[in-house]
Amino acid sequence: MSKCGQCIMKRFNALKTLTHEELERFSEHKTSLLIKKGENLMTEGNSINGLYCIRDGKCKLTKLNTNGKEQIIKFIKGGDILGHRSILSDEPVGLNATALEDMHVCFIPKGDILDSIRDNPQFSLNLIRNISLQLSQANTSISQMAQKPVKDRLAETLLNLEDIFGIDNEGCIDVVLTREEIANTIGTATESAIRLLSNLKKDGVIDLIGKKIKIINKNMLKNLSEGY
Amino acid sequence: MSKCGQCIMKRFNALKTLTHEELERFSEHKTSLLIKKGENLMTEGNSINGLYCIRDGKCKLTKLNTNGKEQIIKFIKGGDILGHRSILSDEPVGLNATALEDMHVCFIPKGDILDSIRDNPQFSLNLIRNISLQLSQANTSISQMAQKPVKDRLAETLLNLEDIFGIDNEGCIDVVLTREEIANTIGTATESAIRLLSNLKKDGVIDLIGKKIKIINKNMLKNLSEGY
DNA sequence: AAAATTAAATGATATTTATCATACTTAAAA
DNA sequence: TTTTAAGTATGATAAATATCATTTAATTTT
Repeated sequence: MSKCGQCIMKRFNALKTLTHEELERFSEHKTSLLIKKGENLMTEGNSINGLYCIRDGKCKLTKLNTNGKEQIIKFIKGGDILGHRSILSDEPVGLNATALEDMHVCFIPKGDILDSIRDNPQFSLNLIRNISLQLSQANTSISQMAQKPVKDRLAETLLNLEDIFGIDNEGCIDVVLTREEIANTIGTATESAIRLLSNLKKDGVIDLIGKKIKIINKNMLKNLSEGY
Repeated sequence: MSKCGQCIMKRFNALKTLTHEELERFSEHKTSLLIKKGENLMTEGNSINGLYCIRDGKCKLTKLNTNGKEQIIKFIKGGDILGHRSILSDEPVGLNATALEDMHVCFIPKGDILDSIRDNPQFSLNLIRNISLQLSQANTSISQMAQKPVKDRLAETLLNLEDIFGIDNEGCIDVVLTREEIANTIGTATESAIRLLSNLKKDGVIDLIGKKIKIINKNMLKNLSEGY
C-alpha cells in the first residue's frame, strides 16, 4: 500500500503540516477504500471513527430535509478531507457524502488524528481554519438561498462548480451532475432548473452538451448571479 | 470593575473550562462596553483583536447581500461569545453584530485568549465544538431556506426565537423585532411576513400584541414548520 | 400636544416558481 | 437488438411570493 508521506494529496489539505513521523504512523494504520458511484462514504446521523482523505473522485454532501427533499450543501473533490468536524466535536456526521463517480479514499483512524491534534498545534489549527472557512461559506450560502431568486442562484452555482472542478478538454465544467442534482443544489424544482438552463443557452451564456455544461460568458453569469 | 471569576456568564459558555488563574488574567485585561440599541459590536469585513463575552442584551448577526438586502443569520444573547471564529482562523469578521437592545459586553484581548488556547486543550476544544455546532446549524439553515416555503420558514423561526429568548411575563417571545427583521430572518418581503403573521393570528396559532408575539399552539406551529 | 416620521396592515396586481401533463432522448436491462 | 426505464425538455396552468399603492397605527421630533 502506498505511503501517506508520498501521497501528493497531503500537499493540498490540513495534513500538510504533519511531520514525517506522523505521516508514517498514518501510513501504517490507514486503510484504502474504493467508493463506487452512488455509494455513501458517510451517512447523516451515523457516527464515524476516523478521517477520510479523498485521493480522487468527486462526491456531494447532502442533507435530507424534513419534507423529504435532498439538499446539496457542498461538493468535495480529491485533496479534500471529510469527517474532521465529527471527530473534533465528537458528534455524529451531519451530512451524507455520496460519490458522484468512483472514488479512492484513505481512512485514518480517529486515534491517530487525535494524537496529532494533541501533539501538533499547527495541524489542529489547520483543522479549525478549515471548519471556520466552511462556516463562513455556509453563512454566505444561507444569505443567497434566502434572498436571491432561482435564476441568480443558478448562475452563482455554475460559477462555483467551475471554480471547484475546473474545466475539461472541451471547456466544459468538469463534473457530471443530473439536472435534478443541480436543482437540489440551488433549491428549486427540477423542471425549473432545466428551463433556466435552456434560457441561459438560448441567451448564449452557456452551452449544454449532453449533461455537460460549458460557460461561454462568465461575466454575464457573474452579473446574473448579482441580479443584473 | 467586576471579576470574570465571579461573572455568572462564565458558566454558560466555552469559558467555563478556564482555570481560576486564567480568569484572573482575563479580569485584569478585559474592558467592559455598553453597546446601545442599533449600534454595531462587530462589522463585516473588519478585523478584531479579541473575544466578546455578552453579559446581557441581545443582538442580531447579519450579512449584507450583493443585492443590498440584509439577511439575519443568527441571534445572540447573554452568555454567548462572539469573535472566536475570527481569532481562531485569523480572518476578518464575517458578520455584523447589531444590538437589538442595550448590551453589556466584556472584551478580552486576543493575546489572553490565544494563551488559554495553547495552555488549556479543553478550552480550545470547547471553542471548536462551538464553531462545529454553528456549522451544523448553518447547514440545516441552508437546507430549510432552499427547500421550504416562506410559511414553513416563518413557523420554524418563531419556534426558534422562543427557544433562544424564552418568554416574558405575558407569555410572549422575549425579544422585540420589527416585521422587517422577521422578514430578513426568513428571507422574504416585509409585507409577506406581515401577511403570514396575520394569517397565523387569524388561525389562532399565535397572538400579536404590538410588536410582541405569543405562541398559542406550539404543536400547530411545529406541524406548519414541517409542511403540514 | 401637534406635526412629522416610521412601522404595520391590507388590497390589487405582477412576477416568480411549482406542479402536472406529455413528448422526446438517452442510457440501461432483458 | 428490443424493451424498459430514467433523464431531459417543454407547454399549460396553478400556487406562492413580490411589488406597488394606500390606509391606519405607533413612535419620535419639534
